[in-house]
Amino acid sequence: MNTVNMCGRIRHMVPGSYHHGALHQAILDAAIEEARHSGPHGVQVRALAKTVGVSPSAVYRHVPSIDALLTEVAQASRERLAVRLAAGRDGSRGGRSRKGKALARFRAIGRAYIEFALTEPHLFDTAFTPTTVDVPRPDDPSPWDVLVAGVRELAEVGVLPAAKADQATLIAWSGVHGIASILVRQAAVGPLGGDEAIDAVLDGILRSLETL
Amino acid sequence: MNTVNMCGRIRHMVPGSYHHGALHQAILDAAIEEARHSGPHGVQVRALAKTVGVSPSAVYRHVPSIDALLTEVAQASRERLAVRLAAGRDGSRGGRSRKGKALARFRAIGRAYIEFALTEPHLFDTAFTPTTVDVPRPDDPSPWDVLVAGVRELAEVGVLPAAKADQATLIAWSGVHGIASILVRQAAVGPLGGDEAIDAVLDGILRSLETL
DNA sequence: TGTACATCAGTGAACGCGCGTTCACTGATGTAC
DNA sequence: TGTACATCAGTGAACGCGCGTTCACTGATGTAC
Repeated sequence: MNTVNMCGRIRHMVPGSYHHGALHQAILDAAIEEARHSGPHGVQVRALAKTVGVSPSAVYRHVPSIDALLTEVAQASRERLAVRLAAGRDGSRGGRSRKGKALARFRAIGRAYIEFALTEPHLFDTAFTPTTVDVPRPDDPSPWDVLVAGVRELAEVGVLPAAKADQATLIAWSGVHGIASILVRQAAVGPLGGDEAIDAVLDGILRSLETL
Repeated sequence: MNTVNMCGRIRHMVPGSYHHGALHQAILDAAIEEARHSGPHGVQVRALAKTVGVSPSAVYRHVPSIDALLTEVAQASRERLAVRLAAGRDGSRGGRSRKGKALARFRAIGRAYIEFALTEPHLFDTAFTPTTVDVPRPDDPSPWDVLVAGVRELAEVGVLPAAKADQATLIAWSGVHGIASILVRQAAVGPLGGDEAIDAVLDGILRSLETL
């Protein structure tokens, strides 16, 4: 009965096209929400089926296995991270000169990376969880690409030589990923508070790029 | 029978003192070995009991719960890491001046950190796995302390002002932890190979400290 | 030195649980005539 | 426009598995007399 209503609702929502993907999307959304709250281990067939309002076996009409689903969730997490990075970059203020603007934008990317990890620790974990199933398509948008673009901007305004872009990207990625991983597990590091720690690392990265 | 022999062996090894801790140590050793091969999730009561040659329930004479054991294993992993860091530092060559020596020693610590992660990826994971049980004693030796000591050496030879030691430690820790985490999951990053990536990050960290 | 006893590290069977996954099925849906 | 049919997204019961943990017990050990 519950099911009857459910079916009716879904099928009316997507008339024609045989409703393909409607429940799949619902399952994926529920899985992402679960990962947000409990991390990759929270993504489980039975729990998802329950929250979506469907029997466990129905899930297998739309997902080949739990591992495949987790792979999708991990990718979605990375894409959310990428969106946040771009949003942070585009919302950045400060820097009147071209160079100043590029530096502010780059710093905002780093900040957004760390803040994503702190506000969505489980999703951050999920984004980089090792997965047994191959990803069918590249991340879109991709966090890595956002960072690469930021470094390119820095090179264009002369902060670093374009030939050193690869090293710069790696240094920045390592720094923010490192501090993010550390802060996610413990609020303070040594005698430094969280905000001080973030600034110290972001400053350190920029000094490192400027002297490349 | 197997058990009888086992018991006899253990008890002869530790006459008097009622054998306390002998099986505990064997379980812990087996758990660490399992973590080396399979990571934190590989630490399981039944499997450990089997490799130690004992029934699962016997484990509970020496360990309150699997979580408590995993906490011990994680700490042991961090302590192994610390030993490697110190060994790398003390085995470092290069640098005739005091300053050069300190820089070489510091770089060797960073290298050892990354190499530990690459040669013992699962133990590296285990070292920083979140644990539900409180750690009864501080890490000894502690990787963090090794790093702090390295930074102090750098300050003593004038690479950076002593007042900036906290920032320096955090920058270094973030950088090596970040690149280690990244390399553990994928062999190359962007167009850079593993060794190039390591050098780029270590160089970047040192430039960052020198300009503090 | 030999014997009775208390200690306690072991055994093995079972507990309850939750997991991913399968299978024969049902019944609502869209389509063809 | 109404009816018969093929499709396929659902159900629900069950599968086998492995997990951590408990419990009444056994039997080897070290100790006291």
